[in-house]
Amino acid sequence: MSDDLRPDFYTFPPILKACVDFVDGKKVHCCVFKMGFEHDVFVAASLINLYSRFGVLDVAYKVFVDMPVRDVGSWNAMISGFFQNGDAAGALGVLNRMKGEGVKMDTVTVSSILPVCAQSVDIVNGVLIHLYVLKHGLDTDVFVSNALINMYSKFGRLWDAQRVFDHMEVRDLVSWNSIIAAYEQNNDPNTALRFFKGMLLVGIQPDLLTVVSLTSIFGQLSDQRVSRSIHGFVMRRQWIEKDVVIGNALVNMYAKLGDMSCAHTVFDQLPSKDAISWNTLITGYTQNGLASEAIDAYNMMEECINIIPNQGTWVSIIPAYSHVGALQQGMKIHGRLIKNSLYLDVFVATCLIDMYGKCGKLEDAMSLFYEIPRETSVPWNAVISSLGVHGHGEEALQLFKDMLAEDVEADHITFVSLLSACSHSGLVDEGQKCFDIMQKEYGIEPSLKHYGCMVDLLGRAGYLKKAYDLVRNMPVQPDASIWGALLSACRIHGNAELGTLASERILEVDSENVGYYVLLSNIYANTGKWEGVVKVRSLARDRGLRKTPGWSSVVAGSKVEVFYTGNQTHPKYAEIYRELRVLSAKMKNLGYVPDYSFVLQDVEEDEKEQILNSHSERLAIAFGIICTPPRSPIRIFKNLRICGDCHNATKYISRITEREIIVRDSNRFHHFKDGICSCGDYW
DNA sequence: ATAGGGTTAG
Repeated sequence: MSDDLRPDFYTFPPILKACVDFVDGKKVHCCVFKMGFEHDVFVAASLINLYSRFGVLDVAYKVFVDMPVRDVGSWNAMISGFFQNGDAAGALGVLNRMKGEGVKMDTVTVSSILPVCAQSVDIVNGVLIHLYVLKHGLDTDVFVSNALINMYSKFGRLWDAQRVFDHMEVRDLVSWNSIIAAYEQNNDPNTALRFFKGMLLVGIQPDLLTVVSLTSIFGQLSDQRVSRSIHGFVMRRQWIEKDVVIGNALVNMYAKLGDMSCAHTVFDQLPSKDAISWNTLITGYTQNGLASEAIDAYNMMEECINIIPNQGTWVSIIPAYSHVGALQQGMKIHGRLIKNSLYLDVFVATCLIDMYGKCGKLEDAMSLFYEIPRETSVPWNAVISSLGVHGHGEEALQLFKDMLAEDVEADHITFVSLLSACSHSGLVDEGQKCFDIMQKEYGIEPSLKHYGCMVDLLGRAGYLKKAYDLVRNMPVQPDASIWGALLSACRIHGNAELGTLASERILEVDSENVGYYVLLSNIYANTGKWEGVVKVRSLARDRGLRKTPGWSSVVAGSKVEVFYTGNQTHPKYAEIYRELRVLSAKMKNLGYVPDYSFVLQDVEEDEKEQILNSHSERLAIAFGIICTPPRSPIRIFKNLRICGDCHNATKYISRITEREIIVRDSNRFHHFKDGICSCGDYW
């Protein structure tokens, strides 16, 4: 090799930058070392970057500390090295030492450190850096402005993000992607869409990341047609092969649209799946109410040895376990997480609190709550809601006070938890006060959920007129669940006139949901208007709707047994009915009188008693009595609300059998013990 | 004269 072709200082940085293979990179490093170029600031920065990219941060750091002279580029390389390897604190530490040595930040420093501030939610530092940028005139740099937009977006400060965007003289693809993602991620899909159109208008072509935002935008807008065309666009460009991110975004989009069959198809066709692909699928199933599919998917994920479950996996699978009451499996996850301390993660812990609450283990929910950090509303909301479904309204209110005393800011979800807790305990005045505080002191506009809780609260307590007025004066259009709450209150209080009136509206809003036809026919049946029952039933039949079958499950040993109403095919069928007959006689001796108003069929009295005796919750309780040791507690799950007569009967059964009977229905918990229920017969 | 360190994601 002749002298003028020998590599020099300028040769190595581009080569190191181009290394996609770590082994090659190390060979180049050897070469650099032999030629004595290691301490050149350009070469060293490239080496730091190389080792950081391959996750070998200790070697990167060694190159850095061994440098006899460092310029701002050396510091920048080290800062981004720490951040690329997930060490935000390390990155900030390097920045502080750099400041200590009197080195001034440049545009590269700023654009490396702003994502660090965003990730560690360090708003103060972020704003200080923005001021520094303005003072030193760094705001003309596109990278800096883009990083500012992203940071403000992560803090939810859209107005600041928008202002940075507006002041930019030159905008590139990343600027547009950032402002689109800002609005998309802060739940404003319409504004995000306007920016997307603006981007096309100035002639910038969307890239893969633009389309990732688009999938989320149209998922949020539940626009089936455009969503499917985005899928087509991605397929035509073969972007699924290019990056797993876009495939995961499509799975998520279909899940948001409620189309889990398409979501699964896209998932199956992904050329490579990462943990996030699995998490997205599991979350989709859970959020669409398909808990057992979610559990199946999770079990399949566990079979893949190259996929390691992470925080996202836990927050997707634990709610599925809560939904079906799979306490054992949930506890198994908890045990596994104690080993790596991930149970202290606020989001994972909140799922566990919710799981314990929903599975009847209120004490475990409470003790976990006091173990974890609680500076944000997230775990508070879960524990308040747990107290609520267990009927401890007063304690829920106390926890809200504690929360304020600890300076934790309440949000709209806190008030959903509080209002529903009040409604489960019949705390009408307290509930109304919370509803007031929410609007006046917190400036939170009540959502449909808040109105639903209030209607439930007022209606169940018997203030039907008040509830009806609230619905009529709502500034937003009431949905089917609001009308449903009103209808259900009418049923409890036997108000057929109002019931048939809050019913026409409900069938307008949601004529597909059978539950409302059932409620309406209950109202007619309870007031003896059999012609009304016939009318509603034929209407439901004409529209091809079938009643959701009522089922209850009970744990016996390690097995979960499920009973449907009127089930006569169970192997222990004869024993169960014999047990129920024996119980019935004992109950009547103690003063139990069957309440036939819960029987919807127009039949003779002895047949009505038979119908009450075949309700799924009774079958499950009888099975529990037969198959578990005497005096051990029985835990029941019911998909619908417990029937009033069964509620009364269970009180007697708990006394006769000297057992604690815990029933979780679709609404809340009932603890039966010594002939009384924790709900005080209010639910 | 030629080189390095930077911003967006499900």
